[in-house]
Amino acid sequence: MGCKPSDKPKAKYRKGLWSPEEDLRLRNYILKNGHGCWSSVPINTGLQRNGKSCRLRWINYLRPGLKRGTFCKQEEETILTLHRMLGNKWSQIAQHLPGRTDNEIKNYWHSYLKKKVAKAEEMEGQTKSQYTSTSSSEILECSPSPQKPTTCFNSSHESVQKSPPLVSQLDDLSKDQSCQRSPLPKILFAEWLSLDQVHGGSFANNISDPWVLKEGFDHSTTSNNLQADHDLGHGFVLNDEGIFGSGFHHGISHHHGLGLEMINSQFKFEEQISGPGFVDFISGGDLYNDFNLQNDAMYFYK
DNA sequence: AAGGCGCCCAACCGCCTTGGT
DNA sequence: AACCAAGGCGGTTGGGCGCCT
Repeated sequence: MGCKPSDKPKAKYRKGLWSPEEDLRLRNYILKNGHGCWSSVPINTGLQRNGKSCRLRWINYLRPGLKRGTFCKQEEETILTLHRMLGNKWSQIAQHLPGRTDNEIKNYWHSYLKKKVAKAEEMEGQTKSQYTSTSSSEILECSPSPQKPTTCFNSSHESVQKSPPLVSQLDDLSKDQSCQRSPLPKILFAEWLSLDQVHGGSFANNISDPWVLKEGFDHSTTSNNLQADHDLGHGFVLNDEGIFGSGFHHGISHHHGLGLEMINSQFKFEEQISGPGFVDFISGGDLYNDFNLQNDAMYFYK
């Protein structure tokens, strides 16, 4: 938006699937220069695509840190819980599933979860008709439609009881074996590891564990850890568009009752990746070689 | 083997918001 | 205040693929 309106004539844009060559061009360009203004990306890369298409391709496919493949059980439950709270706010839901894109979640919902929920509700409806003693207020309180989280988590409605509260679910996410192996790709910038925030050894010692930031958080001593959470938690997980999702940790540390601000709180990585600073991390050449993927972690070496 | 069918998912479309002029 | 361009987001589409008959 801070871009100058372009004065060039409308180009004929290519549509459809991206070729590997296009991917390579786009990826190399953004890693070197940052996307800056998306509308200028096709011009600078020589791609016959519009800026929007480039942006989408980057966000949904090329962006480092994307986790691909099937959703694990805990991710699924997180989606269900958040969807119950937020409705079709895919981008907000995606903020709480690092490495997943809103598009991916949306697709998963439409292809699988929606049916699953419908089935569950159908069965629930049958159960309810058998047990008519359930109070009407309870039913209203936790209808399947989007709702306020406080209502949902305090509710005793059976559909809520079936799935644990979000906080514990997110906590479970760290414990679940299938997820633990790759709960989120770790994006680590070697240079950042020397930051003052990280010193004191604790981070360095724990860096192999993607969940250490959360697990290190002591819910009983909020204020100190809240600060630590802020200092550490922001920096190391990429979510949508290379944004560092702070909402996840931030939200947990702020709310046991969970407010919606947790969903909106985030620290944008965008500045690093779209600004000149990012260039320092990546030297030219074959940029693929600058990634070192190990155990689902992605390290950037200077 | 081949045609039909359904599912998955990448990508497009259109609307809304934001920010600059 | 109005206009315009860009970004962001949710809904939708359609191509590709696998399964079934």
